[in-house]
Amino acid sequence: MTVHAHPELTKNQSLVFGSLSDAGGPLTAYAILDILRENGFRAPLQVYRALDKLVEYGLVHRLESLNAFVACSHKGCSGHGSAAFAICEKCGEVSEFTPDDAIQLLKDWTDGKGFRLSRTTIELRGICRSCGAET
Amino acid sequence: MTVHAHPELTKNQSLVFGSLSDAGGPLTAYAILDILRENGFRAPLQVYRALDKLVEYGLVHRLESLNAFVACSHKGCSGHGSAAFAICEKCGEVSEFTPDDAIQLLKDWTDGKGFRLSRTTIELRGICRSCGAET
DNA sequence: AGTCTAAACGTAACACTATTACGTCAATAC
DNA sequence: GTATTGACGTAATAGTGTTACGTTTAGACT
Ligand SMILES: [Zn+2]
Ligand SMILES: [Zn+2]
Ligand SMILES: [Zn+2]
Ligand SMILES: [Zn+2]
Repeated sequence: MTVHAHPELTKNQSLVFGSLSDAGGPLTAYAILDILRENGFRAPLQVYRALDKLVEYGLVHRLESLNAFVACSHKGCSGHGSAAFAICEKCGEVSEFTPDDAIQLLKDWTDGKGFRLSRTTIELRGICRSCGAET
Repeated sequence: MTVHAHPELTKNQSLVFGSLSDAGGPLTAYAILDILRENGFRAPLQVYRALDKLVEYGLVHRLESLNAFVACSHKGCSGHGSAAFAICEKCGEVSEFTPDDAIQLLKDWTDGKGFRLSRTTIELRGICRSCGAET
């Protein structure tokens, strides 16, 4: 597996990426803004601009169904096929994985339709093992 | 294929479903509201409440990556596995399909993790055949 | 050095998406 | 009749994301 190179992060990008890494789970842009106010952040655009770059570099993923962002679990996803996410609706835990076989089947479908695939969003909702074991 | 039963639609639900069917593509909740103002709609909640039910009945799908809603292409998706969507980023066309094989592979992964899957979101972004053929 | 350019940044204002809160109404159940 | 339920109407508010505009920073080139 090759990890694609990306430019050094700017100060704002590092702060945003750091907040996501520390969180160990998804954060909304406004939650990141609140965390980084003590570092001088004042406006949402500072967060969104950093997130745009981090997503572009493959260091962060956007979770569409949560309107939130999460640090990549693989030190950058650029090197392999797209990622998928299992999201526990009880505790909020997010597990990232890379279902290359399933994505290939989806790609077979798009290829058959002449659809040029550029990005996949796969988000699974449910109850994780530890939450399902309770009571 | 069996189509699951659902209650008769209320007036508001029928209006919202009708606007989505007529559109032949995705609409945001506020776009629906604007369309239905001439039918007496005044507030977003009237749209959101109807959409909640229509989604529950499987007549309408929510496209997470567009914050929009689209009428189901299969007269109700309750009868089969979850749906997937190919969304053209140029013309906005949305194609619904049901990749049962890919979803089964995803389910295999969640089963292995003890994750109880309740809902899948699969949205593919790219360029459709007719848009890709241009120039 | 001086100039040019591109990328990142700061700030304010705004637009879009979704929910909470509270009251009303109609249909059904007891 | 009264209680329960579900749908509805309206206003206010909360949450998410973008546009607009000007400034700063870091390199590239004379
Ligand atoms: Zn990743
Ligand atoms: Zn959980
Ligand atoms: Zn469907
Ligand atoms: Zn197209």
